Amino acid sequence: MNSDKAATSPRRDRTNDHLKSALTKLIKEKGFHAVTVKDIVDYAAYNRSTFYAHYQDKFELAEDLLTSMLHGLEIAVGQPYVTGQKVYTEKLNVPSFNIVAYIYEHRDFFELIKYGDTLPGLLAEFPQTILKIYREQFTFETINNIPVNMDYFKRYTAYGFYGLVLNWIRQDFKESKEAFIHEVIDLTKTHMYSFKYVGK
Amino acid sequence: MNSDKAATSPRRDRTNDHLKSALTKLIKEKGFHAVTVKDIVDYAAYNRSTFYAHYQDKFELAEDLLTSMLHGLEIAVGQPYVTGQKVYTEKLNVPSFNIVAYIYEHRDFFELIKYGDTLPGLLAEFPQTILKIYREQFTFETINNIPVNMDYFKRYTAYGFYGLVLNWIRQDFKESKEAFIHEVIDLTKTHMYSFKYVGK
DNA sequence: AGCGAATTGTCTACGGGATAGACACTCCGC
DNA sequence: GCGGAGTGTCTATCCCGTAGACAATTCGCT
Repeated sequence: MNSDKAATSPRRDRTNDHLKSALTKLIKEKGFHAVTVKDIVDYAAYNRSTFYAHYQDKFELAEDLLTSMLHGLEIAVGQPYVTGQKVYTEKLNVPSFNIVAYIYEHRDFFELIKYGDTLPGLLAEFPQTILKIYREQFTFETINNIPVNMDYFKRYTAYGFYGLVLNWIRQDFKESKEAFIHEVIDLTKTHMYSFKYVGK
Repeated sequence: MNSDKAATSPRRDRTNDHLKSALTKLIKEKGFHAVTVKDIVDYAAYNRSTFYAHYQDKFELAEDLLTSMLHGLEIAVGQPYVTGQKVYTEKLNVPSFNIVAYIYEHRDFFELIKYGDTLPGLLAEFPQTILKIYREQFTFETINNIPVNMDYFKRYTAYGFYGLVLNWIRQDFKESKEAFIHEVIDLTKTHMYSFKYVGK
């Protein structure tokens, strides 16, 4: 059973990462459709054969880039919280809000939303992933327990947050990470009393 | 004679580049003295053995990083000019000033000057390299051919330029690259009539 | 439309670089 | 003076990246 060629290894992962970085950079330079496989391997300093040993074409690479980053976002979100423990928005602070930290740390990638001819699927799947996180990983409590359709509430707050993030990125992170988080926290407090992290 | 192990190859160069990037990033995070070889290989996703196959220790890596970047600066400077052709400062424009473009493109590296515990030798050798470029690659003509000790003139203008660059970097490139170049050009015009690029 | 250049996708054989692991040693915090 | 972490060196193994060829397709240009 160990005769299978390993689908993953430190070396393969590393090479994949470098190819992804190259694609990110090149999309910004010339737009996704204009990027060729040759561009990618030239920039990342690999052989063209190597590329095809990892991906079928640039679309598969693009898909891997997108899903890996959005998956990373899903994983990173819950880290500050204890499962099942209620968090009062009144006491929210910067360190407990590392979904923003993740986006900021990977701003090289998320900046791609600013570009017209950009990573396929990014504009659609980025907000959907935020919604997915709200749906699967959290439960919310409205202020004074005002009854509400929770599915709508999650959609509303998720896309509201997305809108703020989009603006933050489009303004080249002019606002500091901390200042931005405070903005988000302030807005959260206006309609949310507490939330729980319910699992990855 | 070809039995020598190649000191350079695309693969080796690429690995070296990644180790250099890792060191750059880690210096910003924890300061040069606190960076360990283990930190570097962990961050760059290499094996520790690989590091020692490329460098003796982190100091040799640091030296390679420094010299390669400053050498790149030397090479990049002359590119816009034709050897021996006189350039009138009155007609200087942005595209002819790509020493600044080089620094900006590699701002990840040059930002290191902002850090206290930073790359050894950087603070000393960066301005020296600028002076070296002025000395070896250019000849200058003062306005109205006012006589001057040319060695002093080069030192004066080189360090003047260095001062401006330092400030630009320390202010996080707040000024746009183009705006900054215009500043430099304006100042150049105050005391320089023309210059020649005399060789690589 | 039609030519030549560039890119693509696939394949092969080769070898060099990356790997894991062990070892003795130094250094430092507790 | 103990334990943990990092260092520098060394092995043996082998996987991944390499160069190169190939036909097919697309692109840029007139």
